[in-house]
Amino acid sequence: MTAPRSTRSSRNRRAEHTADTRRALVRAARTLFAERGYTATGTEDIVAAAQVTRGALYHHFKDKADLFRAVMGECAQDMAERLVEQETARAESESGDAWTLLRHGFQSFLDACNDPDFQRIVLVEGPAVLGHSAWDALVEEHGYVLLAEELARAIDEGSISPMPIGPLTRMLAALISEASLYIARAEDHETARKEAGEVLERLLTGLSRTGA
Amino acid sequence: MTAPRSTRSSRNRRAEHTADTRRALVRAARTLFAERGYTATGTEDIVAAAQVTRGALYHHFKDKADLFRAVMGECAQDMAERLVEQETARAESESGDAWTLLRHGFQSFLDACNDPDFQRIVLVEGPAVLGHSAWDALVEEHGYVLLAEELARAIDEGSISPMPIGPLTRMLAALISEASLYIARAEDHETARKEAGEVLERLLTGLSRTGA
DNA sequence: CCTGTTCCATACAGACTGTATGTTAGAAGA
DNA sequence: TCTTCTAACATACAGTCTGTATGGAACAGG
Repeated sequence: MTAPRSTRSSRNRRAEHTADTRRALVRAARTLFAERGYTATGTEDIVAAAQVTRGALYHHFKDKADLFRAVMGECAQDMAERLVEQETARAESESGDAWTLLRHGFQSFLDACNDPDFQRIVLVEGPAVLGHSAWDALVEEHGYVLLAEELARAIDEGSISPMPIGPLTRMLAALISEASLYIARAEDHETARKEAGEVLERLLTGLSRTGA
Repeated sequence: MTAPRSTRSSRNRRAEHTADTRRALVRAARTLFAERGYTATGTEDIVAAAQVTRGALYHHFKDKADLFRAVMGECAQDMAERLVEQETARAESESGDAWTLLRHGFQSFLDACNDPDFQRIVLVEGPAVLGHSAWDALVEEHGYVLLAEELARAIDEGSISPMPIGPLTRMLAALISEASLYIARAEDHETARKEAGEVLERLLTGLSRTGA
């Protein structure tokens, strides 16, 4: 079951090394894709930043789009983790009713989306680079599940009226995404954040069962 | 003031011919961009479909992205015209209150967005190809104005509560865009249309001043 | 010690974009 | 009418980028 110490250590070192180069590639690609976009970033730029050669890139990834998929997956993963973290923290501290909890959740979701990497890579480049089916699969895997189950719970608890979860999830995510992009590109982020939050609040009241 | 007949006719023929080649390029590019996307479509493919050479393309347009801008402008223009048409028709036939008129307007907006060219070129490829500022300028010019002034009117008339127009317009447009994409990619378009419409209705009720 | 595999570097071929140059048809003036 | 000039293309070329094929070095296993 256990290999000799030296062998295992060596194995680990080797495996760790290859994992390192892979991480370096993803990290470099993430920075460059977020800065200049997908097509404006050459594979040569990426491997230069990662301090490897193109051979390493095409050893670890099928092609450039495959590398992008890994990068976008990482972005989505980071976002999902951040959201879970925030949500648990909120669930502990606040103890309002389910409805206000949900509303506050959306507001902090909006704040979390205010991240340049996420916006550029996941929201802007993603759909065009991967095509809608692959993009959707990635988002389904990482991001939507959270939102969807939270909405399902809200419906079960009766805080919002029964509605088809699928389109509701997609449309709310798009709503918040667009709001975050609006805030990011506004000259005055402060007021933009306030206004977008207000509009979001108003729209969400339409979902409430009580109507308030 | 008026040039000689022969000269003018000749001029017109010539001008018309050059306009023809330009239109042919835009038309061919529009079809191919909508089918295969921007990067997957080579300039050679475009000029072959338009039955000209690459020289003509680079005579009329600065580069490939410039051609795309023209294509997307045409798509947005078509959409805007369709919306105006529908709206005037609805204003004549129906004569409900401003609130129901607005709601119906959004539903038909949703139906109008169900167009493959529009979805792929304007909603998916546009932001990635042109970058967000140029994309926003185009949409601002063609599409948002309509929606924005209709919303402003609704606020003036008191059918929806006062709200910042800027983010409201963007977010509602994004909402409808996402809904149209959701419908387009669903297996069962019928039920998807119904469900998305229902969610849209619920969200819109949040805007209503009366809350109904 | 020998062999096979993993991991990566280098070299190469194909495609694509943009530009520079050539060419033709029509407009304009004398 | 003749010349000239310019718009509207066509063609040829150069640079860049992606993906692949080849080669080698390190390491694990027998």
